[in-house]
Amino acid sequence: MQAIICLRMPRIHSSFNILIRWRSSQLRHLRFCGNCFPLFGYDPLPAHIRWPMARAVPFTMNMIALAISVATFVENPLPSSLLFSGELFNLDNIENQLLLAGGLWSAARDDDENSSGCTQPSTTKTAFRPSPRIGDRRIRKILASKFWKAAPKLKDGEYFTAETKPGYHNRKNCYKRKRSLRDYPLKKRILYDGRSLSNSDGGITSEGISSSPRKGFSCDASGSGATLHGAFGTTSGVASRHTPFQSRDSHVKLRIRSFKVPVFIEIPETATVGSLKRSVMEAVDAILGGGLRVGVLLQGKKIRDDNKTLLQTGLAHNNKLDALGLSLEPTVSQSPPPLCNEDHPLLLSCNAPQPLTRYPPVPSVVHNIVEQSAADALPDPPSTSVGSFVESDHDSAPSPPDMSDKSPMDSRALVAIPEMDAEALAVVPMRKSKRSEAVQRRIRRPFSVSEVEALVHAVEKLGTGRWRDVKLRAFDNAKHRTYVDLKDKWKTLVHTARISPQQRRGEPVPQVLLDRVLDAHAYWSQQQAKQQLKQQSDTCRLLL
DNA sequence: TTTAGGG
DNA sequence: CCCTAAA
Repeated sequence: MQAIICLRMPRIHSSFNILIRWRSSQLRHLRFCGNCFPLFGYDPLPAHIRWPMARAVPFTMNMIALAISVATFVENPLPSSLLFSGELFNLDNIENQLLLAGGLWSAARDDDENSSGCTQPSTTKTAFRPSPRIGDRRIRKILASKFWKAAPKLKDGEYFTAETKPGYHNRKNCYKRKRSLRDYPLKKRILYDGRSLSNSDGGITSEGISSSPRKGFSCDASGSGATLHGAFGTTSGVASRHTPFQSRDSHVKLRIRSFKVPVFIEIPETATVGSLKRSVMEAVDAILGGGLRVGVLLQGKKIRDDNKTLLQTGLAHNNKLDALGLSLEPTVSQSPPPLCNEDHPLLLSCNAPQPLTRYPPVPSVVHNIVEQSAADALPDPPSTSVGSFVESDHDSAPSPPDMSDKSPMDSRALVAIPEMDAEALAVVPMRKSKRSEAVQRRIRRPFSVSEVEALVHAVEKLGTGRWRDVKLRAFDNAKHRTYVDLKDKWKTLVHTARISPQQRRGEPVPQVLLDRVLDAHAYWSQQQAKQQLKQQSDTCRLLL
């Protein structure tokens, strides 16, 4: 059985969709967290199943787990914990469930309702409240959504019973830290390829799933999204029962080629070169002399827990090392600045050098080189290739010139980070920080008159509700025109046709075309209205 | 995946 | 053009 789980993180942090596709599933709906999620099947097999939880439920770890468990072991219980991005989530803990929702929610527990999705009784109170820094109104919409209340209750044990999940006692392992969605790439995808265990069709997958109870998802930050392959962090899951533990001790090899220590200096233009040198020296002295400590960042997030293993943080994974950043930081005795704060650059005035401690740490960045990654890495499941799931916009957007940092001499080596401004520096010493994470807007491509003509013609024929057909009919070879584009263009055409010619912009569309637009629009609107009436009367008849 | 609409 | 709910 194959499953692809797709986690989309919208640019604006709202909620998430999980898309599950698999073949040969008989499931009509899923029960989870006291809610019944219909599974929509599209066409014959392979069934395309959508789990439209986007508005209903904020994304939770449990849902990943559920989705995966459904996709892989339909009969099996939800794992009790999940290793994700190197972090261990106890799935019985509501807080953890909500953690991955990106700090959208803070939750305290309240267990009078079993609608929380936790099978574990508890005594605290649950309250969902948005994280203060979230301002998106959509969040509030979700909050206000009747969903939480409307959720049909689920009898205990109806789907996931307490027995399916073994007891978990290490609440302390739970992550108290709230993560901001800001810490995540704007768009992230999780791909998962798992096969049911009974389906012993290959060492690779079955090993990936079952033989590594301590291994979680590995993250590969290539492309515009992160690809994760996963195995559950099962504590006593079905999966781990099947295979013996493997405890080879493997090593992750790093080679740090250079540290870059950005120093910002303000110096009058009348200053001499000598004084410039001195200033630089002072600044560097200030940094180095004040004592240094090493910071470790993963995907731009600082890893503060020194007790975590590389394995746990996910750093043991080859591809994860790309996302590893090391920094030299001055040892500041003060409390560190808030995490999400923009770190100010190290600004040293040459006239009056400030004490170093005034500046937040993040002065330097490192380039680490992955010489060779541990041999312990899970054999990569088949769908490792990230590329296939990354939008390829090659036809539309000429790739920006900046990313030429991949030096061919050493494919494994991260090259020195290009000059960064303070902002970028403060963010992440990661290779593809800005561009690949923020999926760039497609380049604008105004419709030519001939395109408009083709569009009008097709719509005249097909109507305004069959944009896919319009695309196929009239724009099949125009790769950059999607049916959504066509629909949008029609919208603007209608608008254009209604406004006065003086208000129109861009290449003028012949009035005759615009007239046809209005005609077609009127005609098909009428058709739609008729259809609706017909449907209404039909339903009425059914009710009577 | 496609449709439909708001942003 | 983007985003995404809903089907």
